[in-house]
Amino acid sequence: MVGRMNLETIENTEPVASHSGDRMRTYTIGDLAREFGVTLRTLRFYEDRGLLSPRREGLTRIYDARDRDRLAVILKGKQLGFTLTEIRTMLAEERRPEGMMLNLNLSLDQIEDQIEHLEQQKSEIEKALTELRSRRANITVAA
Amino acid sequence: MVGRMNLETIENTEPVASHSGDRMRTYTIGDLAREFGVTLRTLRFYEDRGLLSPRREGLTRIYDARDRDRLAVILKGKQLGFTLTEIRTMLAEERRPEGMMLNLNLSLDQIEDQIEHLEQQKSEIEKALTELRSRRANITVAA
DNA sequence: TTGCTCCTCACGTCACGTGAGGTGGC
DNA sequence: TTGCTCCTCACGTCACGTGAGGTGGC
Repeated sequence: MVGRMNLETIENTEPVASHSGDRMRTYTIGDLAREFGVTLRTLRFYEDRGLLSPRREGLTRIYDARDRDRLAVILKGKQLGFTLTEIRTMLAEERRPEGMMLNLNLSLDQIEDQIEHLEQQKSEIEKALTELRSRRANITVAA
Repeated sequence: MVGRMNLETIENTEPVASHSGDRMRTYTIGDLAREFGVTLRTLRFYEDRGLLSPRREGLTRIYDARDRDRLAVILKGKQLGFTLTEIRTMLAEERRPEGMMLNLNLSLDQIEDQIEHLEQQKSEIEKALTELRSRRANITVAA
């Protein structure tokens, strides 16, 4: 109605990446976005925050297998509820002994703090759910 | 080290408010902040977003019983996971029939959407907790 | 004078979303 | 020419946090 939009959308097509470990493969930003279900903006943002640093061909970003591994780890860190700053530190502290799988270097303390944190959140959500269900019951009865 | 700080902190003293319903009582911003465990900034912010509108004495905010009721409802809305914009709408739609307790006007749809939303979040947190506990177990064993 | 409580800007934070305006190769 | 994918700013969003600088009354 107001003219064209300029959204850099990612269509939900099938992942293209060959998981059959050819470690020579490279990826465009669109490839990784599709594969991991994030936006282009997200990948550029992670680069800006120092979490990724793909090589460039001109202005265009070219990601390799190592970048892709890092992205997987970053998203795993997010899923566990860590901030990007924390994740960056964990990735930096990572001593990778020769071909070992990249992973988050979580200390026992970090793990336990995070468990406590998430349990807290979970209990708040449960309280809210209890109240909402009770309100729903009231409405349903009244109707 | 770098000089004084200018933090508007609220000491954690006992609530002062007399819950013994004298509806004539007024409150300073500090009174309400202490009673509800929020910062002054939060109360000013809610005002800026149109959720509260205390009267003024000069520049100083004076809250009455009605403001205090609204604040309680706002915080309840937050606890249920609604945004300030949503809460403002619910408060606005509120038809208050003569001395009825102020509350959030939640439609069945809103309640069910929110329940679904929170269940989603809860399940993500549970996934994260499962993984964190598993990592903790590995560390504990290795140590 | 010190201390307390109140005030108004206004920039910062977190993790991006959104849009404008432009490029390059099929 | 159209369509697609890529790019760089740069402002917007959410709910405040944080700090500077100042006021008024005990």
